[in-house]
Amino acid sequence: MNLFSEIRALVIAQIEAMVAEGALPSGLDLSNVAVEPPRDPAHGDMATNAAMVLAKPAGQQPRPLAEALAARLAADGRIAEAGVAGPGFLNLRLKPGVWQGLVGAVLAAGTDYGRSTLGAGKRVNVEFVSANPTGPMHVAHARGAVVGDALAALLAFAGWDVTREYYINDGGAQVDVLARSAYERYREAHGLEPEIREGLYPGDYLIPVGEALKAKYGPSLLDKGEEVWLAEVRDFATDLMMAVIREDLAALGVRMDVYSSEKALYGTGKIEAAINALRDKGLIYEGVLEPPKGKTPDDWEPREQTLFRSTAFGDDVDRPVKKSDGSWTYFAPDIAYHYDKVTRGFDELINIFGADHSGYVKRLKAVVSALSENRVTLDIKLIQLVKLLKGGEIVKMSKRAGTFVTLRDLIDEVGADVVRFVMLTRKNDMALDFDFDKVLEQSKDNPVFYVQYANARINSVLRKAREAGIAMDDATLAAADMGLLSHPAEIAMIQKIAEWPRLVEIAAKGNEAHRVAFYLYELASELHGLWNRGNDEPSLRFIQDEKATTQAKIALARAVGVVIASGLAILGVTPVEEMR
RNA sequence: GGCCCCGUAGCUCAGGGGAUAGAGCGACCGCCUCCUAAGCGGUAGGUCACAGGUUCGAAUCCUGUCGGGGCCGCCA
Repeated sequence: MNLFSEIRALVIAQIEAMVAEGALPSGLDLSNVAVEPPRDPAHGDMATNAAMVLAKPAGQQPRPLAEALAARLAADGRIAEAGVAGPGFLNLRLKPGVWQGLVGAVLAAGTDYGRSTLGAGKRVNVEFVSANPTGPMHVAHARGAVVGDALAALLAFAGWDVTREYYINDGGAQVDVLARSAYERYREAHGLEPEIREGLYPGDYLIPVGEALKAKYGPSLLDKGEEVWLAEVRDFATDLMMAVIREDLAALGVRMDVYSSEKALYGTGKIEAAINALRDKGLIYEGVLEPPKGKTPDDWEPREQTLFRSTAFGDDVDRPVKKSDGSWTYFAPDIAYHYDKVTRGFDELINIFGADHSGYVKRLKAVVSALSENRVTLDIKLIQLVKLLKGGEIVKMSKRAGTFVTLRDLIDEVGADVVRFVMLTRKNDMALDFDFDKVLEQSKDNPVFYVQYANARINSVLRKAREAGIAMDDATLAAADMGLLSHPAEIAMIQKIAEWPRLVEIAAKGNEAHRVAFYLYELASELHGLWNRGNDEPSLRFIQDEKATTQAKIALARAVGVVIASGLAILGVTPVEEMR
């Protein structure tokens, strides 16, 4: 049902036939042969670069080659016209029936239309959010959460076997800070004055944690040294924080398949096993690193550490896995965690990180390459920061001052659907302005509204037709006489629908969910355009006097609605039936 | 100093080997007795930061330069 891949298959088949006949040499690489929508519709419905790509390896001129291929393609029942243009482009025009036939096929497939087998069932792990369990999620996490969740949905739609995973950083010093902060709130719960010292987490969200500690332990931890309570309070507090984070994720419509714990890696030999796996490959050694060039820390002194030879896999310097005192660095459990992912049998790993982690990309890729012997790929998507705007002013946020805007605040103010869509209106590596005023605006300037409005219009016209007593179920619509959709504007609408499976594959190949959002905007734009042409040309209105014509036209509208629903499902956004 | 990301219309951004580079906003001109005008059509606006290179073909790939941001020993 992907018309572009169907026509590409036709082109490939004809090339192979030419090879069989000796018109082309054998052994040609056909992977670069593409069938695409042309930039200018005047060039036709589809264009292929086949002749230009093959001319040189075949030792032929592109234009004659294109002519020969065109003659063969023109014989196919789906092709109305095949012409050669420019340096050797092969422009194809499809018979209207091919386009018209798509409408019924979309309605028959429903939201499975566009589903792809591109992923071929390969197992992919998408690790995202992975916020420290030290507090509720805030806006910076929200973008990563949405991007990861939408990407996971996209890959599943495109044929991958997807696991969504959250890595809980519960093993480092920051959870000790959490414990100390919570302990002060515990003292506060007992009527004592909390001492929120510099470096502790000042947020109010720890007050209930203090109350809960009091409820569990009573006064038994008061006036005791840290060695008595730290471990217990830490576990207690991180569990509560993870519960908060899970609720935040649920409110955003994000579900995880697996929560992995950093702490669980310690004391189980998993870190040692991962390091040993590297050691067996000769990639671990004792050595001294050069100071970083141009910026030598004041207290820098050369010390011998246990190092991972990540430079063998494209990193800039080798990375310490053990500190000079013999304890693990933060990197060590990361190695173990990625070793774990590799041994769990994933074919591909994707990590969604904040852009401030860009320095870790190379070393993690090195780890995965080394531990999987290049079997497993790791793609790391860096999420640029989100700037919040309100009334034209930048909302200042400071973690230290406890003035950050939480994800919950965002959702309460604009709703999860808006948060999700807006977070996908930029490429992941571009900074994003989240303008509170704009995202709620009901205008075409607001893509969320614009797409939802298109869907509402489609539903409106369905409702109207139904009220007029015309059968509007998908099965009836799918059987409508699509030959009645002959106007160029209608064909153009169908052609936009035809791009959906192709868009899914392009987006999945690049791990770029934002493309879905942009596509939906274009699709909505096409629909609004068609709708308004009904003002000047009544024959283009969806509801006509004649029942068969009405059913065909509404079948087209409904097909657009199906694709909108499908795309919004990937983004995790609920389609609205009616604007209010 | 090194590494990563970014530089495309006045503004915000898509496009990331293919033909005459797109969209929204802003500006200007039009379109509601008719399914939601919360919308649509049109006009104006570009040395795709710059310079080399690869290629039949470069905004796209490579190298370098300039500008903006981020990261940079044992912290997480």
